[in-house]
Amino acid sequence: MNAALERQIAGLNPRQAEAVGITEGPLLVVAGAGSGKTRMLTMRIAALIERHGVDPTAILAVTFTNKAAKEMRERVQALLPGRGEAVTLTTFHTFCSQLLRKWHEAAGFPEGFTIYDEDDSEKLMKLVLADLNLDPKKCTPRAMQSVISQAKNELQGPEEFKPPHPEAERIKAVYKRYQEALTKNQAMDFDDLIFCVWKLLNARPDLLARLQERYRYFLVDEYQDTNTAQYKLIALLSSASRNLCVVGDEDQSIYSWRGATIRNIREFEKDFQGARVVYLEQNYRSTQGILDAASAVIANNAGTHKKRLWTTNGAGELPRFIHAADDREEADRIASEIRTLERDGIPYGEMAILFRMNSLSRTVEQALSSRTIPYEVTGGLKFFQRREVKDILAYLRFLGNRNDSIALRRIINTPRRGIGDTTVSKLAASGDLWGEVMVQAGASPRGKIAAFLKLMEELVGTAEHATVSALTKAILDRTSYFDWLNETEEEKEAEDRISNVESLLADIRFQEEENPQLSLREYLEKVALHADVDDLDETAERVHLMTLHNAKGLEFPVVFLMAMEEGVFPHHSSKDLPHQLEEERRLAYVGMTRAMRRLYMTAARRRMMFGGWTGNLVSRFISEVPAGMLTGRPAGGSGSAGTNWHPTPGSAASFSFLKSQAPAEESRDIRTPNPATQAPGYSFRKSTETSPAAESRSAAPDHPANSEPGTMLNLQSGSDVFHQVFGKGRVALVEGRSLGDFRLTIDFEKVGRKTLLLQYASLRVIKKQHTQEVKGC
DNA sequence: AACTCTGATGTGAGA
DNA sequence: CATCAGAGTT
Repeated sequence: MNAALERQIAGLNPRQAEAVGITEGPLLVVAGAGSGKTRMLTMRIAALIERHGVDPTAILAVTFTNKAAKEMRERVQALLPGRGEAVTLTTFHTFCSQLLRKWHEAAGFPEGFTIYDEDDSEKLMKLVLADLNLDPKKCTPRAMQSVISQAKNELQGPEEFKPPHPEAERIKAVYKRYQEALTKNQAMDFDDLIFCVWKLLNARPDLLARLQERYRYFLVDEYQDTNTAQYKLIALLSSASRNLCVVGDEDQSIYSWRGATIRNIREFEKDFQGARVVYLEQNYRSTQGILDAASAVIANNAGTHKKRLWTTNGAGELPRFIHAADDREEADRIASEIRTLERDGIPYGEMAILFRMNSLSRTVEQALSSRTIPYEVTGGLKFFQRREVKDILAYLRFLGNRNDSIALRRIINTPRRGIGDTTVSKLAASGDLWGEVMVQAGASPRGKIAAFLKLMEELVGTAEHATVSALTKAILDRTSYFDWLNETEEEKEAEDRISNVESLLADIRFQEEENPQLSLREYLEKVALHADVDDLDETAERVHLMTLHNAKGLEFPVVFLMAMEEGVFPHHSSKDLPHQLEEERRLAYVGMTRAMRRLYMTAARRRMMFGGWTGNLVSRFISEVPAGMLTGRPAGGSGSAGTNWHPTPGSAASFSFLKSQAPAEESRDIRTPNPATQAPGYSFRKSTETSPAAESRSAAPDHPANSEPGTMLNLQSGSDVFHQVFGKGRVALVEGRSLGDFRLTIDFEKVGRKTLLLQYASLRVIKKQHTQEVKGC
């Protein structure tokens, strides 16, 4: 009997306790926004082990992002030190990828298969379409990808697939060729990961049986966002034990465009006979005013598992609407409001600006920058998508899989070595690009191709014994990649790119610090399955900017939902299709329910978009909030809320409420992850972000908001610092002369003494020696 | 044969 | 406003 656990379970509300108590058989937990489902899930796992004697290794819990998995793992470990680790807590894609590595032979793949991201698959698709002589105007690679992705999500191969399309035969042919091309490259796309596991387990009952013997208890988080393949897979795995618990909320289903089908949660009781259903309707996150407004919006959707969210957090303030004349003014209003709130004691890190699409962040970023308000963008142009990063990753990928012709095509003339498109096309004509490279190199041993081959052979040799970071360093050295950037790019651009590559190297070193055995394969898998939110740092004292999709599962005391305009949100391509409009509405619901204490919704009358002005009407989602549930909106509808708007008198005073009201325990759990175990590696974002390398390299005058001046330089022994992996520590020794080789010896509270390279260690200064300035407190 | 410039083009969310 | 393909230049 674990007293701490029992105490925590006793603190659950009756419905949560019920969900924790039903351990056998199929169970659907309808978990409204902010209803403490993560808490319930972790307790459930702990209770299975502690109360019911379930072997931790028999539990498989699946979430959608690595971040969510990691948070849950930490919580389970905290409840059951020493045993929680044995629970399999992962994402669908990681689980499948690892299974395929383990059983690659049975699956018909080499162990080092590559996972293609959408860019890679698109390149491959282009080659396939060109090969089939198809008019790229008629069937764009993107369209083809989307159709094929749908097929895979429905577990249909090229043979079974019946595209609802006049050109069905042609599409099937493309699908077939695309699949052959993937196989030839020993590569899989995201959808294949799930599909291949499904095929493997159906073809090999013995392997399925092994999994079913091992795993007896299944949990799926965010069930409303599973696609058919994921649903069938989990149903198959759990069919022996029938202990399947899924948690979700159909009102928060926002990934249908990725193949997710709301049907899975709606039909759970039909799919799994005898299923029990528990509703979690008590909300621990928001005030009633926010919940009422959000509920009013979502009430316009049809739905099956209807909920009524309630809270004991009190009525709180009404959500506010701000109608600005244009996007600049909207951004200025948001920024100045943020500044006011901060002066009133709300830390920047407790505020978030959410938007429908990434391109909307620009004006807000400018407004924040001009007021030197620190912010952080999650998502957008992704780090691993940047050209220079992809270049280096392509080298690594090719070294890990010599059949990856997409990677080879990328590096064969990068940096420029005189092997252009024409040559590559000739070489590729045989269907074996790399093989032909070797043939041609033999034919003219003094030629450019031979030189390339020699380089690659050298690197292959290095790859055999070197660590991933050493290999990467070798790639950079042997190709003179930085020199090439300096020669061919503008100075500023080259600097940016170099610092991004350095950040990549820093990331690799981080991973190696965590796992000294890190293999190239593992690293590439991590990169491929990495999500933007995985590296969101909630503890950072910066305003968070992200899309609504990225905000799912998060919460912030203050939320700004911007660009609430017809055509933007709901997005113009969704307006006319009822089911798509419903998804947009769910997205609005997700956004509104992220707010704990204060919610702003903003719109602009005109907005600069795609290089031109558009005049937009206020979003219907604003109109769907009844009068009296929203302030700042003119009663008549077309009034001038914009020009008449002033901060509500007394708004400052109302913040004592924000500050004094202790957050519910649930909320605090979510929002205060243990810093020592916070996201280690992927600490990069857009170039506006500061990586240690970028920070020391350029003064970043354009982005005063993001620079933390002097934090990295002038470090002295005695300073208190914070490391993303090792937590808090004190600098014991500083060595080195130039930026490149500063070494810090740091005594960490948790893990003891470590020596780190300043250039690569993402450190934050908490307290400098000889100053009283305190950061981050 | 590779590099460079220009004009046309297409713009949603993301593991 | 980016990127990209294709024409024109080295």
